[in-house]
Amino acid sequence: MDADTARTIHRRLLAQYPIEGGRTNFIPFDNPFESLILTILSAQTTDASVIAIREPLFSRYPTPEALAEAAPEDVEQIIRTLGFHHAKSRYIVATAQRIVREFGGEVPRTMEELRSLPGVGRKTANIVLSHAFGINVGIAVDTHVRRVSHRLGMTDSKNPDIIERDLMALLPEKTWGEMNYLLIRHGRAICTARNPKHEECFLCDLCRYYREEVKGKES
DNA sequence: ATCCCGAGGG
DNA sequence: CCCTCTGGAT
Repeated sequence: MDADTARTIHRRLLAQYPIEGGRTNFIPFDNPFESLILTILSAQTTDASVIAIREPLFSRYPTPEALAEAAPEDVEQIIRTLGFHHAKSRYIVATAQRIVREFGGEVPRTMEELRSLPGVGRKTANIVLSHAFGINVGIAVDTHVRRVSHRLGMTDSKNPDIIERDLMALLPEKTWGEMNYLLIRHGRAICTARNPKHEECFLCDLCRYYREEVKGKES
């Protein structure tokens, strides 16, 4: 993969998954609190499920202060269509409490502080830093990023550290956070682990996996 | 019926 | 490293 191809991929991904007014279809880049909570809730579920609980959740708990006072059982009712809702409801209430008590009501802006929040691990912290704050801490290589970048041919490795290095070498630093999000989004929407939707994919002409594993095996 | 694959805990 | 938590997609 050369930098020109990577740039073309970036351009097409952005056209398909537009980031308008600092807001994707469900994660706001300009509201760190909502961005953090929705990113925690996004683990192991679908975009549609997250979108469905967004308004009910934030109309009732619009701020860290409001969520910090919530009964986890009430939150659990609102998000019960997500997987792991029992743990997630506890995580986000505890996270809101910690934001209020330890960080003055503001979502913290460092990897270490973010990861001290309940339910926030390496991936969530990385996504929030790059999306909500525009801080390019690198590329969080989750399984979506790993699968999509490998299929496209942006890396030959399956080692997350090497994939991160390859992607950062291929892409301008200012696009890292955005590409991180775009690759995950594409992985969730089209380039799925099983039965990827080639007929809907706008990257087939650049895709190594399609070229070698799909097109190459048609009889 | 099985897989998904993030965070936390053992 | 291993396992568990869950609803939804397939």
